[in-house]
Amino acid sequence: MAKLQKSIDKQNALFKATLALINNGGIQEASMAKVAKMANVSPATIYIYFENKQDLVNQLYLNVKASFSKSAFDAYNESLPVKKSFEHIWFNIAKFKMAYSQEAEFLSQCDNAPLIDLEIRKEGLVHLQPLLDLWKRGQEEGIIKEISPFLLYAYSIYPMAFYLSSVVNDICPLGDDMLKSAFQLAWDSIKV
Amino acid sequence: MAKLQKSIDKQNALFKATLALINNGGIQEASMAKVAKMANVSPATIYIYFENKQDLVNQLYLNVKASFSKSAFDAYNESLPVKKSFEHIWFNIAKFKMAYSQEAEFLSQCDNAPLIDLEIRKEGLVHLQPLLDLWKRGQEEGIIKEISPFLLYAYSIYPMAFYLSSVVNDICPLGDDMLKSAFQLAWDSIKV
DNA sequence: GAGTAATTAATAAATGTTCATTCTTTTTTT
DNA sequence: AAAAAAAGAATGAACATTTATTAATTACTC
Repeated sequence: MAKLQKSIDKQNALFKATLALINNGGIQEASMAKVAKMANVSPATIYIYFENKQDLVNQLYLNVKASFSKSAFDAYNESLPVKKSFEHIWFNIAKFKMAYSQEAEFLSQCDNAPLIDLEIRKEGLVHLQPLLDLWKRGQEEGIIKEISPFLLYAYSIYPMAFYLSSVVNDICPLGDDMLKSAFQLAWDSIKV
Repeated sequence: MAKLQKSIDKQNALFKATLALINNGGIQEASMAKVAKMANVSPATIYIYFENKQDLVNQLYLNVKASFSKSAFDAYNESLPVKKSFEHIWFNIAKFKMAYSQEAEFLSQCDNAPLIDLEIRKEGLVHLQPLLDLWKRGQEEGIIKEISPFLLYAYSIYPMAFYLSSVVNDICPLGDDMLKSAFQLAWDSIKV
């Protein structure tokens, strides 16, 4: 067992514990002591891997965001037509949110509460470029409405957070047809 | 000056301080000591008006949610056609979020972070009924898609939170046309 | 046995909450 | 209408815990 691997494992254990605690009771319930206990580690050990608590949370955010972005553009092929491309990315994101609902919940908490330093949050947005490019292409082809990417995101991607959190909390049912409906809404809103 | 009025004033000062602090740095920055100082009150005084910190935050949530709902259905007339009705409510909400951006920001923080007790959160949803009724009418008339109200909300109302927070943070410009575009997206997504 | 990883134990500061007490207002008695 | 009594509102200081963070010490690996 390589030393490096062990380090990574311990980091991941800390990430996992922090994520679970923050998801359950917010940042106020995620004390360093609890994180340490949940990761089977002494509190002092955390400071070997992270500068301080804020750094721990920031790094967790970047970590989760990276895995989100990776999923979003998994097997993405720019050569497909605009709608097909968008559909591909959209369902990738939906799949991520279903499969990693804890991570998804954490991300939307970060996007709406002042948990993460602003610079770090900006850093996490970088990976979205392919989607912005796609929208631009769609607009040039006259397929997608000529409006700010903020609006496009707000109406075609952002709603998934709400809908899928309802699903996860068992307030709202889920079926394959349900997901298709959701995509239809997303596409109807941004298509020209 | 009636005693009752003075009580209400003090409660409102506490609400205002709590809101500001939570908005700025999350619940962890809103200590009872800071809330008290900001409201020009002794920490012990808070416990005359509220059971404990959680109760303070819960009551604040209900208070803000009530004023939100009131705005949403301001001058709302059920006798108008479905689209006109929806437009009315939609712009009411938009106006609220612009005029009371602090309150709006707080609400979306509450909806995505475990700040508020679940029962209290449910209590805050009650006032949305007229909108649900409207959607039902629209569906009966074949104007609005036959899908779960969760999806309808996720795509026609929820996006405003994202878009208008971008506006407030000066990341995204705002114009009257911009708002009209946003409404167009909302309507396009749910209309049949 | 050198060097790093991890722990225990300790730090000061901050946390939510309560206490005994004072100040202010209202009610009762004269 | 004035004085006395009761009640209520507000306070600052103190409470025991908990907080994030470090210093000193031990365990482990190469």
